[in-house]
Amino acid sequence: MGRPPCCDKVGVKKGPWTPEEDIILVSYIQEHGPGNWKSVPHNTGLMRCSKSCRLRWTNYLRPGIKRGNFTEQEEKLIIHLQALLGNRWAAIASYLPERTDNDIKNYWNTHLKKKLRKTQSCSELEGMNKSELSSNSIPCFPKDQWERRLQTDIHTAKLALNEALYQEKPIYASSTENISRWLQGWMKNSPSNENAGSNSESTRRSTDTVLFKGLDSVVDFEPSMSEISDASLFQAESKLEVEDTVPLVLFETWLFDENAGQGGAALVDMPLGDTVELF
DNA sequence: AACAGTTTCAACCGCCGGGGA
DNA sequence: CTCCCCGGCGGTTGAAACTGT
Repeated sequence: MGRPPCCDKVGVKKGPWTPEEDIILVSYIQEHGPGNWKSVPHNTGLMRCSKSCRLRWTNYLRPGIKRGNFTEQEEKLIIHLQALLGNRWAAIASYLPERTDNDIKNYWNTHLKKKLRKTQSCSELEGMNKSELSSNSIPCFPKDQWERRLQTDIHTAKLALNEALYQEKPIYASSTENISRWLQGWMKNSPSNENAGSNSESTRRSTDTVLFKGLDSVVDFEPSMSEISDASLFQAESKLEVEDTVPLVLFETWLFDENAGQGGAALVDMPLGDTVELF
C-alpha cells in the first residue's frame, strides 16, 4: 500500500474555495489566530483538510498580501535571490513580506524564466550548475588587480549603500524599518552623534562604507550571477554589533574572498545578531 | 461566433524535518 | 532511540481565462 493520505479523503472537499468558506475560515482565524490547523476543519465545520485551510490562509486570505503587478524592483530582487538561493521560494518570499512563496514561484515559472531566456541564452543559464557558475562567471584576477578594480568600483557600492542607509531608500521593500533600527544602533555607538539626522552628519558619513561578516554566500553581478562560498572581508576597521531585532539585511556591496583570491559585487545575507564592520 | 491552443495561478500532492510522546 | 503527528516546502496539476485563427 502507498503512503496514507494527509487527511481523511472521504467527505473532504477539493477545488476552489467559495466566498462562504473564506468567510468561515477568516472569522475563525480572527477569533483564534492562525495555527493548530488540524483542529480548524473540525471546529469550523469546513469540509476541507487542514493543509488546504492553512494554504488558503497563507497564500490568499492572510492580511497584507499583495497580489499581481510585480514591480521592476521586485522582479530584480527575485532574480537575484533565485540565483543566490535556488528554488527556495519560502526563503525568497521572506525578503518580500507582501508576497507569498506560491506567488513568487508562479511568477518565476510563468514570467521571469521567459524573460531571462530572452536576455540570456537559456541553455547557458539552465545547463550550468552552481559550481560551474562560480568558476565560469567570477572574474578571476590576482589580488593586486582586484584591488585596482575595487578602487574604481567601490564607488558604485558606496552609492548603493548610502542610498539605502542615509536616504532611506531600502533595497528591498520592507527594509526601511530594519535599516533605521540598525542605524540607531550605529549612531548610538559612534562618536559625535548629536546631528545624526542632519545634512552635515550625512555628508560626513557618506564617506563610510559598510561590509558584513558571517556571509552565507556572495553573488557576483557581472557579467552574470554566481557564488563565492565562505567569502571573507577584504578590508575592515571599526566594529559594531547589529541589534538582535534586525532579521535579515540585503545589500549590494563589494567583497573579497581571500580563500579564492577573488572579489566581486555581493548580495549579502546577514543573519541575526551578526557583526558589521566599517572601513 | 466557435473552436483550438496557450497561459496563468490556485490548489493539490508527496516528501521532509522538528518536536513531543 | 524510535515512532508518530503536524506544519512547511517545492513540484506539479488542471480548471479558468486569455489569445489567435
